[in-house]
Amino acid sequence: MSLPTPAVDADSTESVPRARRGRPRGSTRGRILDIAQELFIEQGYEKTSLREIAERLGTTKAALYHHFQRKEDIILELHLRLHALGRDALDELAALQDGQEQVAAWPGLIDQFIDSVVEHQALFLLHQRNRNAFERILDNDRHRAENDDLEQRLRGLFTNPGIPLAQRVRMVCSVGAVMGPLVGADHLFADVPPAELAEIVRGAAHDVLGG
Amino acid sequence: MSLPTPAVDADSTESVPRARRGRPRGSTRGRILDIAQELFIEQGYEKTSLREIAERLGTTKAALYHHFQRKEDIILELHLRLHALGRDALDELAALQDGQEQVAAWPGLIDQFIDSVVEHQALFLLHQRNRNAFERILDNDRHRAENDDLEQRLRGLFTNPGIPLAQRVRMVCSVGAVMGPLVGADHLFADVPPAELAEIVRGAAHDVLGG
DNA sequence: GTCTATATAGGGATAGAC
DNA sequence: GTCTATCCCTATATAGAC
Repeated sequence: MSLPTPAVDADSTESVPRARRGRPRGSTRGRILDIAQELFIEQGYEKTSLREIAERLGTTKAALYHHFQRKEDIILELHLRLHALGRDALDELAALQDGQEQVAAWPGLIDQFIDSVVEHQALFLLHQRNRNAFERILDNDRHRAENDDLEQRLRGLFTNPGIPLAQRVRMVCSVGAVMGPLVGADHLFADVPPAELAEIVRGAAHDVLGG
Repeated sequence: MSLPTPAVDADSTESVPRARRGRPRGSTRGRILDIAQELFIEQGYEKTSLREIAERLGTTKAALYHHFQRKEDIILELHLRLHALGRDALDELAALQDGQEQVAAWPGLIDQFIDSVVEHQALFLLHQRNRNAFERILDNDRHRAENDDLEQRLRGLFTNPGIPLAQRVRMVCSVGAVMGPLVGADHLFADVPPAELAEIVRGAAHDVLGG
């Protein structure tokens, strides 16, 4: 039931005592990423200037360029964090042969997905609110090959003729049903214990699939 | 079962023969809005320059300023189109007294909502992909009072203690379940007849509510 | 690793002729 | 209603000292 906890921290220099804010990141590079994530969620990627990021970090624009060559590279790294979350689940799914088995595995994957969304809510929110920016780096960057086939695999699943259309649509519905309360709704259920909220969402998602 | 078809066309000069592209808009102002909507969906509001809009329209930047005082006013008008879609449904909901009745009315509203999303898919997509920009004009603009209480009413419904939490969460889930296949998924089910797709989604949304 | 200073480009917006 | 020309500002990004 527990998530694989992928190698999200591969970037930061891990020789630093880990006691900063929410996430364990002491390195300047990690703090830049955290601040950027916040601002990109609040204002959007395009509307957030490097000056703002630097200001909140207590430094200057030029200093940022020592850690990231281009502004794009910041959101790219955030993108990789998100993809790391989905990789294991998708690998698991790809191991199954035909559509029938994949459909059978879906409810279990949704459970994992819910846990993942609860744990890394901000990352999913970032993606949802900056979808255009995320898509733009797909064209530009060399990391394309190793990454976007992930989305290809998902597309392949949802368009697989071996699975009845109604079943495929409901699979997408289940994802939407999860994202709605956990990501989309601003802080509508902020006062509800995450575990309780997750349990309700779990039930709803399963009802979508079982109908 | 049919939607109210709100006064979305209130802006355009309707003395012009209506035979342009998808939507019936001959006026320059209307065409600007259509082009802007496309580009804002493809690239995002911030990343789309007035020069691009003018180019695609076959004119110049300055000409746009004859129709809209500021760039912001373009997305504001698009915003109003969207709000017009939700107003009648929300009014209907507000007429009901207690939570029990509102919960009972929800499945019917979801049906209306699905029809609305199918018919005005682009408008919902625009909103989903430019949420930050839409939120920004709420602060800036004088149209605040008459508009954003709509969202307040929705918030009020979803946080109403008179309705059990599980029921409220599932209501939000149902919205997500609808948005998932109809708006979020890029063109995953583009080859499926809209009516057939809507029917499947309808079933899924009701299963979320009835569980 | 961080600073000041600067290059360069493109954005929104306005003036005023036609 | 549309054009050309221009103003002003802010953005990304770079150079080079410390």
